[in-house]
Amino acid sequence: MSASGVRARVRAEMTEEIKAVAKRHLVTDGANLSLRAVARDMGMASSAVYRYFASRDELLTALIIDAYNSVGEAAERAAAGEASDLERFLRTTHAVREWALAHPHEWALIYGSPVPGYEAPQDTIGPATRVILLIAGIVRDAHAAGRTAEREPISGGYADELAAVADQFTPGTPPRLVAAALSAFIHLGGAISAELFGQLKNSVDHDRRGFFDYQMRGEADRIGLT
Amino acid sequence: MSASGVRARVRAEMTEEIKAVAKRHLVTDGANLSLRAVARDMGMASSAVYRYFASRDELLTALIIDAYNSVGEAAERAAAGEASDLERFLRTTHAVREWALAHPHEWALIYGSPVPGYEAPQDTIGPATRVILLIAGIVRDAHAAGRTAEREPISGGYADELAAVADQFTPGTPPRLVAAALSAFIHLGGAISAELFGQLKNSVDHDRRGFFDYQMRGEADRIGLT
DNA sequence: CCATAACGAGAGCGGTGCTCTTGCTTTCGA
DNA sequence: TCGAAAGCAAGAGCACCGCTCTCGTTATGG
Repeated sequence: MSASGVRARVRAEMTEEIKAVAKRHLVTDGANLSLRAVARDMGMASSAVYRYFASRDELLTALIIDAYNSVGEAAERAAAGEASDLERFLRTTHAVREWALAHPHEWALIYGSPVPGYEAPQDTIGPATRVILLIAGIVRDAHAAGRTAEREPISGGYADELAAVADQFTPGTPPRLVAAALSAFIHLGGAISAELFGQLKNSVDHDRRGFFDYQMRGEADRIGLT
Repeated sequence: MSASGVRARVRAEMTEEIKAVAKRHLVTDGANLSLRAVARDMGMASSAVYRYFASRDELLTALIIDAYNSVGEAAERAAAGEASDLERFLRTTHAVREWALAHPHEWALIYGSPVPGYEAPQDTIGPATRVILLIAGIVRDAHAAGRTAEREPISGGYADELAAVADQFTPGTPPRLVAAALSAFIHLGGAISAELFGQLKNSVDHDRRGFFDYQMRGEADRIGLT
């Protein structure tokens, strides 16, 4: 048991080290990282890596899960502590942006174009929801405390669909607020991707933080946060 | 002259055919298209393709430029004709979305994560600005005709930067409106990418058009279009 | 103690981007 | 008009890739 524990521990360490080396390669090579190259960096044969990850896609999946958890954790850390609703929302979204600036290739991995043949397995959907659930939570709390401004409600098929989602994650929150929260999340991703993927070049080159802040304050205003 | 014109014409046709085959491969293989595969499809040696494109990246650049022009043209077609400002804005943005749904991999090519080693050459920036300039034009026209609602102006470094950009492309438009136009464009890209890249899975599965429409009407409202 | 399972290394398969050389054809200028 | 020059296609080849298979070795557990 303790002996087999050694085996298991070594294996876990090996797995972690492969992921660490792969992340380092991600910085320079982007999404098309080479399994052979990480094997070389670790001083082992490329075929040996397959003892730990069945395929390159599986290694990518592990990195994707780590990335989701990393950005989720950064956001949750920023959201903690006492602050107004607006302040918490801004802190959270800015934390996501700063994480993305610090880990651009990992951002691309989770929010950029999907790898062609790659299909995200079920394991990723949990970690993937951390940020949106955090934002939805801020909105839910503000609403529950009666601190969200009045806006005209929305209706239609989209609203019904949102109401169903709300029932599952943030019961009691009206569709219009869920829609605003999702809108903020979408805008958040769009703004960060635009900045990281070079869409802002030659238009917003100096005050990109101000650019982002403007977008997020607009979304906060739509939600009705103060 | 006319003889050499034959040469040039054949060369142009060959170039176009390579691009066409590459686009077909893009549909199935995504961004990692194989130059050898397109060469095989054309019944020629892979080395012969290098007579027309110096590298795979150069072929990708050609596809990127075509994609920018394609989506720009679709948007411009939708924006043409008589309609209210709001209607023109909605038609335009929906046209972009529909183009993206019809050409998901080309969308990923231009608005998704950039290819790691790839640096977009100067040739792409012109075509890349067609959509944002179109949206900015709608906003400018509405403002010039006095049809935009009053909103509080913005200031700060970001506003100054936007004013400089506005001077170049849409002179006379106040920073606050340029900011709103850019915000709409960013939100547009974020919403489409989220839909195409699978971010909406398990939350918005039925009325995705309604989802998009909601986002865009929100942006139109921020601009003040009616 | 020993069968079994995990492990690492190496060879190999088919694929990739890209280069270089070799012939052939078309173009163009003296 | 004719020969040099340029364009073109093909093939071989290089180094790399993901992945599989085999083969010794080592650790594990009944």
